[in-house]
Amino acid sequence: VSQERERGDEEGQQAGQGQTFDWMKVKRNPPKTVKVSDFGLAGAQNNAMRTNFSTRQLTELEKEFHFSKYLTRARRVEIAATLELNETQVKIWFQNRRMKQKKREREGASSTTRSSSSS
Amino acid sequence: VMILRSRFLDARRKRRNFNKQATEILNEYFYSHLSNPYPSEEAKEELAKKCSITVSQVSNWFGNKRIRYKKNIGKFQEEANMYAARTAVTATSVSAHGSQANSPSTP
DNA sequence: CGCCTATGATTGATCGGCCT
DNA sequence: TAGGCCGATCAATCATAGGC
Repeated sequence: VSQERERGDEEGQQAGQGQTFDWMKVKRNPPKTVKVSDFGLAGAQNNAMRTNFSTRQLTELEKEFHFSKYLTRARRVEIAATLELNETQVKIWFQNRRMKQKKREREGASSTTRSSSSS
Repeated sequence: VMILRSRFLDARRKRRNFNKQATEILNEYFYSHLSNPYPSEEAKEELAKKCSITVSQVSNWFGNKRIRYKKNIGKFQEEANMYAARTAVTATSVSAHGSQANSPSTP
């Protein structure tokens, strides 16, 4: 199941040996963390880099997550306001957190299957 | 930022490099599928088993490999040629259109 | 021993697909 | 049509391992 579609244009280029395949050309759009610029305004959504959550924010988010794995609109707004984050960031954090937990469960669960040591 | 990287939590990052043989297997798969180095879940499980590592580690390895490879293709050219020679399995899973003209790459 | 590069893991955020 | 979630991936960074 392959994904990654190249919206690009260009045609395929074959540089002899080190061929350049589509996956090598994939570029992600820069984050949009709506960072209200200092000035105000005007549609200046600048860039946005990977936000680094503070320990306080992470602690709160973890607490909320423990309370409920899913957010309601109301709670999302509330948390975003309290932690000074965008609703989107809170939403994404929960999403990633759920995936993280799932991953952890998947790895720690089958620990019973030790079994056979083939050595 | 002092960055309270009190990430003591990161103690888990006591990583350990993989065996040479595991790396060998991963690289072999990577370069033999250079046109689309995205192993399926099943393939990841198989690789994980062969390498004696977890599926997540296989995913991490491919993720890092892909990013680092495209970041500096030249740096891997040598390695690429080496593995390309060992395995010439042009695995093309999803090829709808034709145009898969392989280049001899053997001047 | 310090310095620098290679490498495994983490994570905020994106992409495409699916669902409601 | 718009918004949320999932699963996979990206991309930047962290922290350590390894070579000199």
